[in-house]
Amino acid sequence: MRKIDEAKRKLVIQAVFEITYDEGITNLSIGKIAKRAGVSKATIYVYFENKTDMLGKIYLEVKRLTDEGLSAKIDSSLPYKKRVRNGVEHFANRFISYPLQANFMRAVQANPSEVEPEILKSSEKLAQPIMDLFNEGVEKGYWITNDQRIVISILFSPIAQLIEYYFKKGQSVPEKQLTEMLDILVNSLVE
Amino acid sequence: MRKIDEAKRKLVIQAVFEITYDEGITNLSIGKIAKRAGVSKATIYVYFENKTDMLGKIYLEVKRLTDEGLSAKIDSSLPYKKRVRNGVEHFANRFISYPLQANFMRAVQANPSEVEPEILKSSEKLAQPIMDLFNEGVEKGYWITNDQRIVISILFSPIAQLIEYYFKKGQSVPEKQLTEMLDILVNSLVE
Amino acid sequence: MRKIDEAKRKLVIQAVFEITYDEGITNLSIGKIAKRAGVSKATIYVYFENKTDMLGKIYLEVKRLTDEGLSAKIDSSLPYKKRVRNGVEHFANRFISYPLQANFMRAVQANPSEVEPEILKSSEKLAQPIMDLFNEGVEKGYWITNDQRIVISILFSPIAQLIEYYFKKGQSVPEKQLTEMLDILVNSLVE
Amino acid sequence: MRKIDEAKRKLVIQAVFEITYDEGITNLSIGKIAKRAGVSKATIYVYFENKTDMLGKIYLEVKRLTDEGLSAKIDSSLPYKKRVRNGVEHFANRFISYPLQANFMRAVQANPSEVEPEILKSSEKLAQPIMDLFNEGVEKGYWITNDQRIVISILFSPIAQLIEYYFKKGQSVPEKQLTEMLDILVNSLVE
DNA sequence: AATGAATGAGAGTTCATTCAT
DNA sequence: TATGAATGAACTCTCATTCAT
Repeated sequence: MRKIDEAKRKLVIQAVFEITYDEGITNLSIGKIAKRAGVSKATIYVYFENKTDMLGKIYLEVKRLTDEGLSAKIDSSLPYKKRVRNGVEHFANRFISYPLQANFMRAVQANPSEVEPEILKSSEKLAQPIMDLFNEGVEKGYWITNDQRIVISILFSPIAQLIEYYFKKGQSVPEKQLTEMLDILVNSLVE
Repeated sequence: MRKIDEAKRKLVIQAVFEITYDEGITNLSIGKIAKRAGVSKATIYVYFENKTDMLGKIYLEVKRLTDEGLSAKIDSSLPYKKRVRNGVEHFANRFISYPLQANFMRAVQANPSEVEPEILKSSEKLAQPIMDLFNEGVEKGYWITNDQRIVISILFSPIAQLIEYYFKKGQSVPEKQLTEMLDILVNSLVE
Repeated sequence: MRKIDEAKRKLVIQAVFEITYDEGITNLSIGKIAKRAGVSKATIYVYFENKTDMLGKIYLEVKRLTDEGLSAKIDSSLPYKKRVRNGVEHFANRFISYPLQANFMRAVQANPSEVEPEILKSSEKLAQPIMDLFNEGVEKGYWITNDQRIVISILFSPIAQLIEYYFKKGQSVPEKQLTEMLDILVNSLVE
Repeated sequence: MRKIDEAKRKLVIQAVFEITYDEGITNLSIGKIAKRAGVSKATIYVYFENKTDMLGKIYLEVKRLTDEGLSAKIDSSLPYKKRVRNGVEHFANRFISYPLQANFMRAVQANPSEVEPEILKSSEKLAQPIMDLFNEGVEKGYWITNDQRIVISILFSPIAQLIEYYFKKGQSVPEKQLTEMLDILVNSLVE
């Protein structure tokens, strides 16, 4: 009775990231993953129940990775505006640091039928610290609007879009451009 | 000789929109399209060369539909800020008016491997009026930044995201919320 | 009420010859024939009942073409050996003069399932003059063997094979080589 | 892990032979093969990359089968004429012993577009011993002609044609007839 | 645990043929 | 007569998954 080979599992996950980047999640098949990871197709079923389960589990791992360390960044000892800025910046930096993972995350979000609905739901909970931060600001009247959807959409979508744009070109976002956008976004929403 | 049954062709395209919405572009197959449209699989190949060609052609039709009438809306006789606001509003209204089409457009953009690269390229040209409007503002110093990518990302991504959010829930964006967001976005960028 | 367009029919038949040569009878489809002939697929069904009927009719036409003039060549006023030699030479020359047609003929003979069995049967009758010539020689004791199958196989197969060999290389049989082979064959069988 | 079921692979190959005989190589489809062999269509793709690869591999196996043992038959200790006769007889006997395989071989040769060109090329090398035998005879002045193509065509085509003729009628070549033809052919070419 | 073999279901596509004009 | 539209059947091939070792 052997233990699960963790290294092999990681090869599989890496293969998923790479194929999703190279060919799109549409062309992501078990056969291709196995070949790229250098394992047998059947081996993948040792680690995951099925394809949907696999994508869901990987998605959650990525989500955890991108959220990790967020709380520290929005530490309440800082001025409110700074905390918001730090929160957004955290995700920007994470996406830039883990481009393949971020790309996979976007692909799943754009094709939610690939994973179980509950996976997406549970993943939303990971953003709870950001929600708390928002609510705190609402109570204190820091926001230009009290509509959470508006704030979230404005704070994150443009950043994500910008990072994706450069990533697809095989480049990284210029530091200056990212800073400029962050400033504009935060200033437009927080007093 | 028989004339092309335009109604039948439209049924096919409608089926593409519906399946993409219901099951995702990942699960969009010729077989499903034919079944939903009530035609033979082979008939689809009368209208389109192959699946890639089909998605590309439909994508361009949708693009044309959403861009249609844009120029009139950003008529140069209006104040600059109003023109920008009208331009963004145009797309927002179009996406809301044609939710299935907008959803399909997003799906293709998120899975570009589904269509020929040149299709995406040629579709970008349709947005030229918006680019011209931006450049005009740059010359006249109306923008808070001269970085086109920043402006485009901020103006369109949050709107698109908001509309998609409600659409996925089977709802339409509340008028008030949309107006509020438009105001915030335009105000944050244009003097 | 128009008459059948004989020119169009010939274009179809020519297309059949060309495709059979370029891609093999295996890849001969109604669609390709129509495209190459510059007519509609449906038009082919004006001239022929179906694909099998078409191949059969064309086959018979080719057969007639290759046999045409045979009788004159084996005219009974000549010495017997000369008559045999002329008969074989006739086919050799015909195959060389009509290479595409000969190639089509071989293709059908090698794939008899493509035509109705009766077509093949009726086509055999066209070779009657040769049979008569053989039988005449049997009676007079001119042949080294009285086995008809042996004679026919030896007289025609090597010639056909040689011509095909050069044809496939895009060349014509060297005159001298053909003459040499004819001499050997006829000498080996006729006193 | 499971071992390849060699019996199953043989069933597939046998099905190919049978269908090619019953319906012609034109009507040989993966679906029919699978059904006749009693395996799944997908299983065939475990053994072969694709249809072309399959036909090519089977063709080479057959070629090897028919050539096997040739060298021993044309052993140099025998008189030259006997060696030639043995060589031709070898193929005749092989074709008679393996009629379905021989039929498949002919079908592929008549429809070379069904396999990769290199397959045909590499298969020609198997006939090298015969070429060597011919060349030896040329040097020693044993042949009536020094033209290789003529010799090969005369020695093999009539035999092949005769065997095919009887095979198509579901019969075997009468021993006496075959012997008679062999004698005529060899005598006509070798001193 | 790991994997090559095996497969039913379904993918996209082409086929010969008929329909409607 | 002539033909573009339309289609059911069949095509080759790939899929995610399970089997057997």
